[in-house]
Amino acid sequence: MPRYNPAVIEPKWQKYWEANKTFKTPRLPKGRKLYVLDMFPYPSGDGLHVGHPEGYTATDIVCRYQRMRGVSVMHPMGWDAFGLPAEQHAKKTGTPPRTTTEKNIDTFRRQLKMLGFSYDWDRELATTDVDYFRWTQFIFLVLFDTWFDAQQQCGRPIAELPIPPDVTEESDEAVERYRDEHRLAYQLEAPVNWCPALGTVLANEEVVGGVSERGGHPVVRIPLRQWMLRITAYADRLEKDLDLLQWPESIKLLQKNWIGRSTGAEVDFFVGSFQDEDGKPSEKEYHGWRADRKLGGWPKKPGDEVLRIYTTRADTLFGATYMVIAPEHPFVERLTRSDQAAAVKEYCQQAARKSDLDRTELAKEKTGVFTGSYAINPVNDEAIPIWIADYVLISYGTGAIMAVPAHDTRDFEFAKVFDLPIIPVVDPGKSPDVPRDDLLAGRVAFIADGTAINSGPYNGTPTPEFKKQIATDLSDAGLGRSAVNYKLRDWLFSRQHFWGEPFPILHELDAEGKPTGRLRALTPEDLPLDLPKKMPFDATHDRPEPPLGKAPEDWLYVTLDGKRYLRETNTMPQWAGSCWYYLRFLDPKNDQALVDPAVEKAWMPVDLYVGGAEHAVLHLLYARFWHKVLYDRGYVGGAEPFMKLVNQGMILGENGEKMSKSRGNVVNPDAVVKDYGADALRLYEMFMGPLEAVKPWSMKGVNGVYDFLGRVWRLMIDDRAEVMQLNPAVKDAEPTAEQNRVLHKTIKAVTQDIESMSFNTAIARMMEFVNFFNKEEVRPKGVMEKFILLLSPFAPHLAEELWEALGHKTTLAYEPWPPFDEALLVEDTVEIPVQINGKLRGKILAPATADNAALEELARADAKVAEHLAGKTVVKTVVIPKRMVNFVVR
RNA sequence: GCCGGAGUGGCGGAAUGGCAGACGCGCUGGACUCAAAAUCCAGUGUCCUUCGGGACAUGUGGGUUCAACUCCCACCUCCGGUACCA
Repeated sequence: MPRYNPAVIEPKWQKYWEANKTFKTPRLPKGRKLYVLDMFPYPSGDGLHVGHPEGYTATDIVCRYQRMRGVSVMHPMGWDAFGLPAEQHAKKTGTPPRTTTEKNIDTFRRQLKMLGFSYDWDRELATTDVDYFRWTQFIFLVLFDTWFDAQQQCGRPIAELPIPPDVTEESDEAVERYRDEHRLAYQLEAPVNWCPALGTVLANEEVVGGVSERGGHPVVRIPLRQWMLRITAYADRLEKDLDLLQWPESIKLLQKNWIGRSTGAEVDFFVGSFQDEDGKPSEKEYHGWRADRKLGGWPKKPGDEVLRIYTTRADTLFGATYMVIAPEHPFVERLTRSDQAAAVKEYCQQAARKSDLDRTELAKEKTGVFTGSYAINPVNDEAIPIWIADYVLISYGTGAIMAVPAHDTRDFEFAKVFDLPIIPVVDPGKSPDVPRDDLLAGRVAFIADGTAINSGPYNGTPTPEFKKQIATDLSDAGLGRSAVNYKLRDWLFSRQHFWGEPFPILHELDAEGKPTGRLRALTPEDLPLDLPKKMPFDATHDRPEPPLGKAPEDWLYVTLDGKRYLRETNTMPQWAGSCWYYLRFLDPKNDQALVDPAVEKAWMPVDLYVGGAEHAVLHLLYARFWHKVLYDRGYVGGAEPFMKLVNQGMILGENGEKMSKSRGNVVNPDAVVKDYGADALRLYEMFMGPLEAVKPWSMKGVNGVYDFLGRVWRLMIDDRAEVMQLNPAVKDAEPTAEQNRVLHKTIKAVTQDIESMSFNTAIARMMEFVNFFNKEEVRPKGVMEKFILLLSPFAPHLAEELWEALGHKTTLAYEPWPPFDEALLVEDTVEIPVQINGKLRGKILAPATADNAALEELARADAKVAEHLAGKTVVKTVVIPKRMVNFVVR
């Protein structure tokens, strides 16, 4: 009668844990602490996906295990709840995003509770909670109030920013402007996707092939005022501090490459204040400039008379045969000669129309246009033509390059298209895999190191030395200097959405209601700034502005100290809320601070952070950046938030393809729990394979672990009885030596496997235990109890039920984890393989204590081995005690 | 193109220098049963076999070693990330 029935026991124990607050975490840890964090989910309308419980089960096992080891465990859960879908739903149906979001959260919470995770639910939070985003806004104010001191490599209060005397003298407004230019949060005009037909600004993913995803209306890119965060200031620290972290090396490398630090040189090419008929700068003016530079040195900001470029290959300066500037470069107009004006204008307009995507997609064929002007190469005084091409990006380096077609593949392709000269200046040397003759003839590009040729006084210098030498020489002449660049860009921090955190910023208005350009930040006391309660979600706009531009006037306009202000109408991106949630979990109800510093110091950093690899770069980089700013400004005690990181692998559908609605291979956790129970789902997700691996789902596999749980049940419970009673084999008896050995072997393996997060093999070892004890007529109660404890982190409901059946009155969640006794593991007799020339020929039984000579003797005595040895000469014998014997024969 | 990860039975996977295929799925046979379900037991890499055993086998080719899935070199395939970053 009492069959294993998860549908009954799982809700029973979930209620017990909830009623008894079994997993409530104290405000401060008692003894050793462990902070185990899951990447919190975005509560989508589709509900939980089987990918979610994968990482969540892994962390839950670690937490339950560590609690049994007496560790104070912090294990919270919450919701990354801002997001576009709720807003799109609002546009369609008029349902406020908050309503949709709360409904979705309810579904997610129910589903997670159904899986029996040991979260401290009292710490639950959502990024959309006003009490939460109050502090997100607070952190924005900190960013706004911080500038980066490059000397000290540290963020400091804006009030401490040294103001140059000429700025102070100019006006108070100039000082304000100077400060605004140096804040970590600053404004910039950046292109957005404006769809006039829909009257709205679209996110990149809402634009497909140049038209809106919804309705297929044309989309244009036009500049709009945006908020940026100066993450590039922290690039060096974000790169260096990776060394402190126990993250997978591949993820560290990913971040390193994303930051993309490169070292090289900036060099000024003279273009002159006016040009001769032929577009070339006047020689006289050039020489005057050289003399000035020699005396005055390198200016921090280049004047109009030079084109400043960045290169990592200053050693190839003699091979520069032309220059390229980006279509958006400020010099485009100045450098364009009248006869080229029409062509240049046409080209730049075309480039502006292309989205970033188009620009990379059409990257196959190089395009460009000649400006008609020339610059002078400072190393050989030669005038070289200046071109405009979109293969040079305005956002990297100085937006201008010297082109060395012989030693750069992109420059080479461009030179081929426009028939520009190619001068080799690096000799690769004679190596069979380098087409040296083709290079010297200008038929291929060679980008590696070599020895300088065609480089005047530098001929014969190896590339690395050349780089150092020329940097010094250029610096002495005031023509260049060493420089560092990053691929990492500043973070575009504003979105044109309603459903996001409003910025705590006001724009001052003049008498006519026009913005004066002056900003006013709200004070922390003014927070939270909530979204407007009443909002026309379906409003269309006749000019590109965020949805909040149509917010009710009583929200939009503010009068303070007799001045009228317009609220910032952009909102923050979804990343904002997830950048610091791990701090708020520690002190979720605090209304005085984002987190109590004492609590923060006691629990941080996160010891284990588990989530999908899709967040390997952006989320983790953004969160690390915020954490460093908070550290610099004294809000947190450490420089890094996440000490150890593990990425769980994706779970594929049964057909081995990515799970998706359109492929029809989505597995719903509700259905799995209904048919097999939460313990089976948890166990299967861990049994599928290594946590980090990508692996396909199998319902038959779920059934397999379900059968295992049923065997565990029958191991201890009499399922033929009418009432709940123990299997008669379970007795108060002393275990035999063999039973003890099996038990302790299992304890050892499971313990070590949990420590190394090899959950699949831990489960395999428990299966072996059950297979063994199933055959035992007597199953000592003490052994069964220890096994239940081992199983409990994996299948907590079943374990609690069996624990109770064995007569315990309280939860096993804090029972001491069973220790293993190494002495009990030792076997008297071991089976040892015997090899001849590395091939297995026999097996011998030997005392575990047998020495090498004894083992060799036993091996020779084995009939099969003797047969193989007959008539051969043993050249060498290798004996590894307790492992194997190998005879090398001739 | 560049960077990263992975290739082992019919399938998911185990073994990180020492008996390849633990554990599970599937399959085959058996027990129980009037029968079925459930459960339990046994077998299960491929080929050859005189039924003793033998040969081959961890993507491919080479190397190091008494011994290689494991270490080294070259290559192939698949997956993920990234994309003109000077």
